[in-house]
Amino acid sequence: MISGWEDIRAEVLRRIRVRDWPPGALIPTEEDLAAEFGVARATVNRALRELAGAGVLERRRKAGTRVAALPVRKATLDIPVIRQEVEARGQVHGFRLLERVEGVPPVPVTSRMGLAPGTRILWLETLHLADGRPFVHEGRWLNPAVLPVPLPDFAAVSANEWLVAHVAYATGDIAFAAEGAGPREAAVLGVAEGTALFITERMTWTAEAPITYVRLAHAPGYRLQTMV
Amino acid sequence: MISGWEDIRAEVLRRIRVRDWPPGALIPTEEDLAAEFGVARATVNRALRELAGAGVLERRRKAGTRVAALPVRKATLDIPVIRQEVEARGQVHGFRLLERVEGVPPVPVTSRMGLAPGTRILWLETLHLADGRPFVHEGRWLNPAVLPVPLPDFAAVSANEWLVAHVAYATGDIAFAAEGAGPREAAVLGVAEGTALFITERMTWTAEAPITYVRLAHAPGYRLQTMV
DNA sequence: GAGTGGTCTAGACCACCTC
DNA sequence: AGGTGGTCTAGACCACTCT
Repeated sequence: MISGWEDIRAEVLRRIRVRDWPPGALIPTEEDLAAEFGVARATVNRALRELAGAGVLERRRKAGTRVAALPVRKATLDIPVIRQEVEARGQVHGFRLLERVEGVPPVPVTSRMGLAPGTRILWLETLHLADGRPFVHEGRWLNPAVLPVPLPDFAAVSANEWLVAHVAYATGDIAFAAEGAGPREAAVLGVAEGTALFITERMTWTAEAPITYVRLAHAPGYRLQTMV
Repeated sequence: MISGWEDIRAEVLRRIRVRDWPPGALIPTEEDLAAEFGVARATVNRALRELAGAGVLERRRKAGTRVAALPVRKATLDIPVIRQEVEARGQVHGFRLLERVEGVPPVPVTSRMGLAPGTRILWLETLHLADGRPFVHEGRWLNPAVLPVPLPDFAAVSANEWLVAHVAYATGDIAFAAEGAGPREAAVLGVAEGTALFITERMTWTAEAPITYVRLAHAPGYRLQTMV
């Protein structure tokens, strides 16, 4: 018996999978489906909206709803705070603040953060540990102009967690890449120079000003996993 | 004037950002908010549901709705077909089938695909090109038992696109990692052995049986980007 | 112009969970 | 046990866009 919107989503997916509704095909209107399943149109709408959000369907007013021909698989990643990530593995998280200075970031960073050249901001270098072993090397530029004062002792509080709790976050973007370990990363993570490292870069903004730019270099073996 | 669910979502976000509702705080019930904004409860529900899906709010029946204390940033990645990815950069996509044989995959692959040891399946090795230059090295194990016959000439049709069009896709998972280039990848991509490569691994299933396992080794410089 | 999806309403019942 | 979110309904109007 088909009743809830999840049932309807499942049934629509089934028909797509058995090629009842092949890729590119137009499927019945919400009204027709509502009549067929004996539910309200809003219920069908909810189911179809979810599938469209997942990239399985493409919907346009008047044009109707089609099965996506080349479905863009949308993968959802959870980007947790590092401490949670370590603890989720059943390991103990720790970190050491390696450096804290004020200075002018290199040009690529100033331009990506949209800062005037020569602006002095805060640099934090941190090594995160899992069960005492190097897990992630974190390099972070922080824009003190948008931070509440007084700043904490970042040797005691992880910058990430302090920011989450004290700064009104707005938007940002994340990028992933692979790079060979530089001399500094190699030394801190205890690997050979040039070792392939998984890199995460994050940029965070308030409505107007940049808050922080972070580069994480993960120890070898790190995998970012997702379910589709 | 606040009316639609997007307005309500924006207003709730604003109150969170200005710390009207700080992290961890309980916010008013749907009913209260509906009364305040002068809309139906379903409209408030829609707005709050979206925010909960984005990881900004945490909702539990009876317990109410809280501002997430450590917001798990949910990043959504679009995983397009390689051809679309190349064309989106304004480059011309091409590919060369390097090898097509039947054989027994190595143990890690059989176990991850859940195949009986010794099962012979299809192996395809493909090099994808962007403007004629190496873009991605693709190694793919295909389970012919679940594929429609006849199989196409994979030298003419990209395996990925043929699968999308002809096989009822079901579920799968994706993983990302960084690895040093092996001898084969180095030769095919034209880089030195050990060069850091961005690796994508995908496993796809029907309801019961494994369809395909793919390992993509991206040429240096590849970045996976997302907006939060 | 007209058909389709997008959204909203007012009310209702239910499932779940904390108290 | 009662409050809260989760969902459904029947109807309505609107926005978009294809023809």
